[in-house]
Parts: sequence; C-alpha cells; structure tokens
Amino acid sequence: MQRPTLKDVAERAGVHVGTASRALSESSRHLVSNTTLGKVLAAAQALGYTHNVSARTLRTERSSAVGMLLPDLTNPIFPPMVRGAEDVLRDLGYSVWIANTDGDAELESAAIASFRQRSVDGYIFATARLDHPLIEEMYRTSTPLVLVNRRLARTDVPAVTSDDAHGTVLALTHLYELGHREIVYVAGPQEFSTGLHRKRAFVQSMKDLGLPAGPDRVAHCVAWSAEAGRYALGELLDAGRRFTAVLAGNDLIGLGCFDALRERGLSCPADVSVVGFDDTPFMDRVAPPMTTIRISQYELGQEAARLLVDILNAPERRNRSLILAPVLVVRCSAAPPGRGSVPP
Amino acid sequence: MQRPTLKDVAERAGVHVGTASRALSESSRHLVSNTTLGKVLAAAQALGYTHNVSARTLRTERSSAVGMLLPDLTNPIFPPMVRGAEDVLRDLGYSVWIANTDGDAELESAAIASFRQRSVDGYIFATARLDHPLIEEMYRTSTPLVLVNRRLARTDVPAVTSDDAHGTVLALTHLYELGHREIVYVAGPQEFSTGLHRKRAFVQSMKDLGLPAGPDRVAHCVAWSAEAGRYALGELLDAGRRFTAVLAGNDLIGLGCFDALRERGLSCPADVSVVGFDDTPFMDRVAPPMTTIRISQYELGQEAARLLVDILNAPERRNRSLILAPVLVVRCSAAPPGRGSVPP
DNA sequence: ATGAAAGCGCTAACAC
DNA sequence: GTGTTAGCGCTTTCAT
Repeated sequence: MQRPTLKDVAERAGVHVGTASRALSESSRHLVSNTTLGKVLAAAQALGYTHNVSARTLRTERSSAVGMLLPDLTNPIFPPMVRGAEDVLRDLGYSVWIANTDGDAELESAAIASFRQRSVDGYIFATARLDHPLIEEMYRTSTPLVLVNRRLARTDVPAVTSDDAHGTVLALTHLYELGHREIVYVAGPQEFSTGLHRKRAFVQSMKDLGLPAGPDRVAHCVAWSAEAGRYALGELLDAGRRFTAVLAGNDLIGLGCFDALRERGLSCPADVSVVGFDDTPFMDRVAPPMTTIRISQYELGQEAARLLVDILNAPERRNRSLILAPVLVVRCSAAPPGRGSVPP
Repeated sequence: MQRPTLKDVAERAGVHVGTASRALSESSRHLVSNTTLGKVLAAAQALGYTHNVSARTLRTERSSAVGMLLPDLTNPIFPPMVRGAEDVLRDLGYSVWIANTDGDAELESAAIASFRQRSVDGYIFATARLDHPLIEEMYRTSTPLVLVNRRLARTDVPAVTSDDAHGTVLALTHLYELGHREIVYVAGPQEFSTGLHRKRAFVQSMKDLGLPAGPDRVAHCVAWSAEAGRYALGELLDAGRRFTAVLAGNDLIGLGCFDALRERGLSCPADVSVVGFDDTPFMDRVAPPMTTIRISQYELGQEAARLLVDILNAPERRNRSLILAPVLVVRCSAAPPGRGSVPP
C-alpha cells in the first residue's frame, strides 16, 4: 500500500475523515470522544499513518518549519548555534531549513525566496548587518523573525546576542591586571554589531583606564578570518607600532594575530599577549591555547529558537531581545608583558 | 495584497490558470505560445509571484527537498560535507533539511519520519553503521538514498566514501619511512565502515611490512572523540606497551592521543609520533600540528548530492558507489623515532 | 495553444 | 460528538 491517508485511517476506524483529522491533531483531540479517539489512534498505528505536511500546510498556511540563515556553516561558531536552535525547535514540533549566504545579498535573497515558497513560519538570522534593508523590510511587514549573535543598529528587532561590550571589558581588564598598558585592537568588520560594539567598548574602556586608544592603535579586518587578522595586525606591526598586547575582534582574528607575530619572529605570549573572543570550539587546542571570552553559541541558538516560537505564538510580544553574559576564559595566549612588539 | 497565486497571475495576464501554470514551469513551458509566455512572465514578475511549494508537492508528490542525516554537526568534519551537498543541491533547485541523530536510533527514526511527512525526494545518510536495519529497509523499499563518508557492510547501497584502506597505507608508509617499527593503532568504533576498514588496513599493512600487529598493539575507542582516544591510548600506555608511533582512527582520536601522552610526561613528536586521519579543519593549528590523511569533506558532500540526484532522475542507476582518493599531509606530529613510549 | 475541471490530503466551518 | 463539505494552490488530463 502506498502511504496511507486520513481517508484510509478513517475507513479502518469506521469514522469519517473529519473525525479522524480531529483525533489526530493535538489541538482538536478534545473534541472527540474517548472511544473514537482510541479507534482512530489504533487504526493510524496499524496503518503507519503520518500526516502529509504539504496538505496540512496548504490548508492551514502553517508549516511548522523555520528557516535559518547563516553566513557560513564551516565557521565553527555556527554549528553549535544551529544545534541549539534545532534541539529546541525539534522538541516543539518544528523542523529547520538552513542556508549559507557567504555574506552575499543575492544568495540571501534567494534563500529567503526559497523559504517563503516553502511557507516557513519564521526566520532566524545569524547574518544581520547593522544596516540590513532586507531584514528591516521583512520586519516592517510583520514577518516573524529573530536575530542571533548579531543585531541591527535599530534595537526594536528581536535579537539574542551576547554582551559584546561587557565581554570586551572583561578581556581588557584581564590584560590590564596582567600589567599591560600598551594595547592594540584588531577589530572585526564594522558593518556588524559585533564588530562595532566590541571595538567601541575597547576604545571607551581604554579611556576609562586612562590608556591611549587612538585610531593608530586600532586595525580593521575585512572579514572574521585568520587571514584578515594576520593582515591587519601585520600592518600595525610593520608601521612600527609598539605594544605588549593585542585584543582581537574574535578568535579567528586572534589566530591570524598569532600568525602575524610568528612571521616576524615574535613569540606569543612571551613577547606579545593575545586575547580572542567567542571561545570558538578547539581554541583550547591551538598553539598557544587561546585566552578568550566565552559565549555559549549553543545557548544563543536555543534562546533564539525559544524567542521565535514565543513570537509565533504571540506576535505582539515581538519587542523582546535577550542578552547573554559572556565570561573570561584564561588560557595561555595572554601573560604578563614581555619584550613587546618592537625589540629595543 | 497577500501572497499572489497562480490565479492572480492568470487574471492579470488574461489567461487561464492552466496556461499560467504551464508557462511558469520549466518542463511545460514549451507547450505555450511565445506571446502568452511573455504575458504570463510579465504578470508574475509584476506581482512578485513565487510557487507555493506545498501545493505543488501535494499535487506532484515531489518536493525538491532532500533530507540529510548527521551524527552531530558540531563534529567539524560534517559542516564541509553539508555545504558541499547544499551547494550542489541548491544549484539544481533542491533544498536540504538536516537532522542530528547523535548516533541514537530513536532520534534517527524520528528525523526520518519527519522527512517522510514532508515528502522529501531522497536522503543522504552520514550516519551509516555497517549493520543498519533502518537504512537497509529503506533501500529495500526503493527509497532514493545515498550514504556519505560511511558505508554499509553490503556494497550494493550507493555510497560516496574515501578510500580508507589506501589512506591508512599512506599513513603507515610515512611512519615506516621515518624509521618507525614499533607502531600501535588506536581504532575508531568498529561498527562503522571507517573504523573497521582503517583498522583492518593497518593490521594487513603491518603484516606486509613484516611488522607485528597483534591485538596487543591495537586499542579501541568507544567514540570518535578526543576523550575516547585519550582513554584508549592511556590503557595501552599504562599496560607498558612499547612503541614509537601511533596511528589514530581519526584526528579527534589523535588529539586524545596527544593528551594521553602529555599526561604521562611524553612529548609528541619528540618521544612518540602520532598520525591522524581526515584532515579535520583546524588540525594545522593544534599543538603539535597534526600529520594526517586528507579527505575532502566538501567534495564528499558534493559527490553524494550529485549521486543522489542521478538516482532521482534514473532510479535504475542506483548501483553506483564512488570512492575518493585520500592524500598524506605532512605536518609536525610525526617525526623520526624518539625515546618511545617507555623510557629506558 | 489554450480552456475547463478534477483532485492531491487535509482542516475547519457548518449542520445535526 | 460526529458527519458533511468546501476549498487551500497547484498540475495535468481531456476537450476543443
């Protein structure tokens, strides 16, 4: 027999399709008498019946599916986020589509079009830029959506992020307490909230500490990658900038800082300390083990999923955002000041 | 206006829905005159029409979706595989659902049920065990499916894998040429083709080299993880087994070997060499950089997707499997023999 | 080449 | 509490 339908179940149970439908849906089960419920359930069980989701979606306009947009799944911060979201959504009866955009607006539009064609109920964006017309337009037209990890410049769009400013203060304070005074910053791309907020917090905290933080102490990366970090710190190094520690926009950039240092015969942490951000998986295993700021990507994903489901159930509550507190993880890449970046 | 339907497009173009449908589907476009085609396309464009996939799926029984089953997305070998599959499937008009099973049969059944409810056209399994009743049953009932990375014991089910035996020979030959003669193996779980075939190749190749490879030189891991590797090699070490090199079932196990060695005051590669398998992302950054066997997970994913689409288009061709050749990557964790595992 | 209409499987509104 | 039925948006067969 082909895949059984409601009609098959109804016939076997000796009831009508409508009744079978009611018995087989959580929400309408209470409309059915206990005896018929039993009969329908037994028939469904015997036949191996499962809902045809396309038919249900067509009828109800609800698919129990959510679309998740990622920059690139091979960036190790994203898999835990996806799992966090998937684990909570699965338990609530949702499935998740994922799409990688590689930061490309075309690919993002295409992915959203595909999700829309499939009638997803809502969206989780891990791809937000501070200025993101596409997301803003979707929000304006009341599409249920939640941002994760990165947020928009405007604060009304619901987002689950970590406290970038506080994390940066934690990192900087650690370096300060180790005795560092000459500190530079290698910033992530400034079109993202993470890039901007972390850098701003660095500049502000340096001032608070009475330390210099002019533009000559801040390098900017074109991407959240080791290669970009290597290049950016390389420029600072080659310009002769003197410093004993560097704070990196994230761990991958921090890895690039290791490279730039090594290429110039400088040792980390003996000569120069480096602190990363994110506690990306495997950062305890790199050389040297990365001192960093931990944010739980898994939790970020979980909370984003919960928030989205909240919004799906009560659209008027789409005014909430969530901020998770990060934590300092002390490993080996930051130590008391050494010789510094420029040998005497 | 709500999401426009074919009816809206047809009205605007002054044709009937059937005609609009024909014009808007690749496969039936040729049945429509050029002028009406133009009108329909213009109307669709103007209205921002996109197909309602649920309706189409309901009608055609085809969803242009495939389900991909993974053990655990946070194991870094999987994200590239997913991207490989997704990148080729996207270009062919397919979307992909992913589900993590954590090696749990219940979760796997549930994921498959969910995929089935959503009428996926086919499946990519990265979760295959040598003996896998669920997959075998699906194959028996002609469900289009492809295995990736791991295969079944039987060879008729289509799979895209790397040549585990050859990769192992490559690794072992490298150690042999460095001068190692006392070599142990830390095997992955034997219920997977990767675990079994790699171990068997080790034993066979050692024999071919005239080297001892009894069961006392092989440790077994309960999982593909650093923790399991650490424990397994630890047992060998604590039993007083003497060796100068270890070949690990995969890189994560190799990482655990680093740990076991370090905990006992042994240095890698000065005292003991370690070779991994997979060239998992970031293995060039761990300490010491891992000498390993590279298999392109991205390519594995691509080829699995291509093979699945082949099968979808020509079910009678589901008798093909694909084997990709691995390659040795020399880094630092293997060097000429040192003091060995037991100091004199 | 196009129109007309049936029907995919399901839910929900309505009737009893 | 259960039966009946319309119709979600689409494709496709059958007419013309």
